[in-house]
Order: sequence, then structure tokens, then C-alpha cells
Amino acid sequence: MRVSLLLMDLRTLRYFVAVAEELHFGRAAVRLHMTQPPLSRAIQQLETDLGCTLLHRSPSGVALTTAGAALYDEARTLLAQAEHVRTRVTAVAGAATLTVGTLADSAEQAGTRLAAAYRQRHPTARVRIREADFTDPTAGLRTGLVDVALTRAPFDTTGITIRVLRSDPVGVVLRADDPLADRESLRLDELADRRWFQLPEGTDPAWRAYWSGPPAAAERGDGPVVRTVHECLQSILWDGTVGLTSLAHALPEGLTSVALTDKPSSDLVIAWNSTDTSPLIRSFVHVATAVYGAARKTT
Amino acid sequence: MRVSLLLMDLRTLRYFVAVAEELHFGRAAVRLHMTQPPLSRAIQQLETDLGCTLLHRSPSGVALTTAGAALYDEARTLLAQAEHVRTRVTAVAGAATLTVGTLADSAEQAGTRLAAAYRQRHPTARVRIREADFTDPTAGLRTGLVDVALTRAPFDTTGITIRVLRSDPVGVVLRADDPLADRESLRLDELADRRWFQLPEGTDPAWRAYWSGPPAAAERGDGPVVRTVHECLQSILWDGTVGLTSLAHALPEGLTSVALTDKPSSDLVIAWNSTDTSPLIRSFVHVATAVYGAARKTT
DNA sequence: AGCAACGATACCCGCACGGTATCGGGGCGG
DNA sequence: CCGCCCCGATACCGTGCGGGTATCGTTGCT
Repeated sequence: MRVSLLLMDLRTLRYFVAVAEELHFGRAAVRLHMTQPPLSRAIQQLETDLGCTLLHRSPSGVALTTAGAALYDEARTLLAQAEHVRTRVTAVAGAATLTVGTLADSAEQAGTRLAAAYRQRHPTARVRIREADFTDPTAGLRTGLVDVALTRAPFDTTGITIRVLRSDPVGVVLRADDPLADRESLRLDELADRRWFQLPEGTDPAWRAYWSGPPAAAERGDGPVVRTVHECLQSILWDGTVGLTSLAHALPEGLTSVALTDKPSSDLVIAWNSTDTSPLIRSFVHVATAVYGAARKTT
Repeated sequence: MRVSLLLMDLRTLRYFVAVAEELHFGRAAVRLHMTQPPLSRAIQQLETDLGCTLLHRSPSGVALTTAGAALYDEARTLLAQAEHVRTRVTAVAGAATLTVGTLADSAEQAGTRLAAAYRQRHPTARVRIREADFTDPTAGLRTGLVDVALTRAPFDTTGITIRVLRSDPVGVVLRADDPLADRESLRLDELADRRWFQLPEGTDPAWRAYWSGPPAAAERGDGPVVRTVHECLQSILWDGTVGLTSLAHALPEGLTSVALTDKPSSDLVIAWNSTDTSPLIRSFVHVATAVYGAARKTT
């Protein structure tokens, strides 16, 4: 029968406060980052809920009724107290620390937006960043060095839960004066005879296989073993090695990237230990999926 | 991008308070008139929102963390203050009066449930009931005697907005010793030669036509003119007249009703002047549609 | 070991919230 | 005086979330 009917929640009160201060639905809607019609409706519902008129409407504007003025005062203090509750509780919870592992430049610019958004929501939490090199695609998740990792698939996910944040096409990085540097796109096997990066032995096999160039080159194993982005770029510049990269990156002078037609895209993922259900991690994942688009959960 | 993410609304806090007091998700869910799974989820979301664990879960029960205990105190006071806001604002609005018109027994038992639910939501509002007779299907809406009417369609709805609350089959009322009283169902024309009630001249034509029996009888106009339920019943008992009624009613001793196969159902409606948008009326309509099932709006 | 209790998870559905498009009506200028 | 404009209200639509049912995993007790 649905008789709850309690519409006076904090969201609606925030709406009303905005309208009461702007005395104009359109401007209030802008301030609330929404459009005018649902705001009008929300205020109407609030009025029917309380059973009294809060605003005098006229085509030239809006004025508060006495009840509206009363609600404005009450609502402001209530909202302030609600914020107070947040800070109080998180203060009692103490300064928790969340350690985020990133794989080289996986996070790039969005990572800073992510950290900013997260710090805004959890001002008391400490966020430590630990940047990993190519020896560990989990960036320290398994060893417990970090709580959550921004990294790139694929790697062994037993015991680890990941969420795909984005899927980037992958290309090959060449010196700008390479004969193939001007091509629109390439196939992997066109570069099978080049020297390709190798990842260090002992790293995750799936991950090593994905990033180590074409199978033939990986088999030969005549390329340099790289651990950092810097090593990759230097070796390309110095001895003409080639290597894979996500095409979203900016490259230094003297290097270009060419799209590959036969290499599956690389997933930027956020990962955490499946057994670790701390709210800070949940919240971080939540913010991350919000900052990037929608995402699907796996493993 | 959806970055609002402010889950700490009053509803969620009510949930948490219930769990904190019961220390048991199942019992808390019962108290909240819901089931356990969405409650678990809501608390989880609250924890990720605040970024700290509020409850220690174990298969044998639940315990508050220090943060949980803090939130419990804060939340209780905040909820109390929220209720305070309600009462404060409605008090400032003053004791408004809502006059409800009912058409004879249209409201019947559900009417009392409606009034109870409405009084519970608006303790300060005065509700006056004005019972109308059959001379006015709007029960005083047009003349401004009432703000809102519980009545029966059809009638002229220009300038009036109605919502159908329910649709009742209509039957004919007979003396229990009438030769046709034992029939399972009847057609209207089987009773065309009887004397039928007539409604007073000058009432709404559509309404008069609907309730005045078969066209032939209405044409003859040889039945008594009735204004009240009492008059109807008395005239059936005394001189064998017959009349229409919604089959939902209980009838006094000595009378029975028989279903009619060729009479369209009668709509129980709630009606108000279209120009009258007072929140009290909106709220009353809202409660009414909740008390009866879902409903559709017309005119 | 088996069972019972309890919270968590998976999955589904209806609705409410927020969006776009449009209306109505009062004020003001040409 | 008519037409345009401003502003709030309404209509309608799509989607995400809050609720539901069914089931699982774990733990403790018998």
C-alpha cells in the first residue's frame, strides 16, 4: 500500500534551501546542477508532504511564505547538523590510511582527479600512493603493500577482484625516423623481426605475454628487459627497439606511436584483494568508477 | 558523471538506528517493515559513504564499532531534530482546514481509514466532513462548500479534476421477496416496467441519467424522487420500487441486490476544483490514492 | 558431521528522479 | 493593443536505485 510517504529527506531540503536563497527556480536549479522541472516538482512534493504552501509563485518570481521562511531557517540548521554528523563520525573513526598502488603511468591524468575526488569525500583519510614498476602488475596487492591498485589487465586474478575502468587501444611506439613511423596503422607481424622489450622473468605470465610484443619476438627474447617507462623510452631512442603502449599517452619528442590492427585493447582496471572489504576501499572503487564511466565487475 | 554520491539521508540513518538498537539485521528489518537484504545493502552503502566500518559482523550477531556508536548518538538527535522541523513548520503554517465532501455512503469504510491516515500525516490540520445528498454529485465542490469530494462518476467535470479510486460493479436493489430476488444476475430491461427512483430535477444530467434506472422508466418518471440513501431503502421496502446501487454495500434486512450484466461499472472518484492547488488538497488526494490502489488521473 | 542461524550475494522489477520538450500566463515594449 | 519574453508548471520518457525473492558461505551448536 506504500504508506511510508516521508519525502522530507535531506536532498529535498537542500533543494528548498537553494530555491529559498535564489528566489528563482531556474537559478536554483543551476546551483544544484540540475534542471528546473524536477526541482519544481520536488518543491511541490515537499509542500504536499508538509501540507502547507512554502512559496508564493508569480510569473515575475518567487517569494517565501511564513511557513517557507520558517522551513528555511530550520532546514539550514538541520543540514548543517547533518554535515556535523559526518565530520564527527569520521573523526571518531580515526585517521585511516589507504594505500593506492599505480602501475607506472596507468593512472595518468585521471588519477589526479580521482585522488582529488576521494580526498574531498574523505578529508580525514590519508592516501598514500605507491608507484610500481613493470615487475608486478598488481603493484603490490598480493604482498599487501597496497590496498588497491590502478593497473592494466591481464594478470592472474585469483583472489583479486577487478573492475574495468576503461579500455584503451594499444599501439606500437617507434622512433619518429623509423621507416614505419608514418603508417596509419600496422599489424603486429610486420614488426615480428624487430627487437622488442621483454618484461622481467617471473612476472605474471599472462601479463608478460600480453605486453612482450609478437610471439616470435618474445620467443627469441633478444630485446632488452625493461622495468620502467623511462627504460622503455630510452631504449627506443638509443637502439631502435619497439614496444607496446596504450595510445592515450603523450610521447616525448622523437617518438611516435602507430595503431595496431590486430592487438586487443588493454583494460585499465582497479583491483583489490577479494577478501578485503574495508569501506575505504569500497568507497575508492566507487569514486573511481564514477570518475571514469560506468564499469563492469569481474572475478 | 554522477558525483553527488551523498547517501547519508534521513532514511538511511533511520535504517542504521534500527540496526544499532536491535543489533540484528533481521529484527531491524521487521521493525522497518522491510526485508533483510536491502537493509544489509543500505548499511554497507552508508559505511562506504562515510568511509569507516560501523558494525562488527559475526554469524552470531552484530556489534557497534566506536564509529558506529558515535553515529548512533548523532543520528538519533538528527532524526529527532528532523521531526522537530516538521512540527515547527506546520505549526507556523497555522491550523488549516480541509473540508471533505462525501456523497452519501460513497466513502463507506475506506473513508474512515483515509481520514485516519490523513490526520496522522497532518496532525495540525482540521478535517471537516460534509455529507451531501443526491441533489449534488459534486457534494458542494462547485459552490465552494467543500475543498475536495469523494463521490461517484459520472458528472460534468468541466473545471473539476478527478481521480478514479476504484470501479465498482453496479446492481439492482430489490425486496428480498421480489420474484427476481433469487436470480444470479439480471439485465436492466427485465426491470424496465418497474417503478424506479428518480433523482431530483436540476441535478447533473449525466449523473441523473446514469443512476435513474433504465431509459424507459426514466422517461415515464413515475418513480419517487429520492435525495438520500434512507429514502431509497424505505421506498423499496414500502412500495416495491427498485434502484441501483454499487454492489459493495451492505444492505439492511429484507433487501437484496442482484448483479446487472448490462450496466457499466460505477467509478468511485476523488474530485477537486482544477484551479485549487492547495497542498492540503494535493496531500489528501495523495493519501487517498495510496489508501485505495493505484489510480489514473482524468480531466 | 549435520543443522540452524545469520549476514552477504545474485538477480529481478517497479518506481521515482532527473532529463527534454512544451505549455500558460502575466509583464513589457513597439 | 499585439506580440515577445520570462518564468514556473506540465507532459512524457529513460534509467538508476530501492525494494523484493531466492540462495550462498560461514560459524557455532548439538
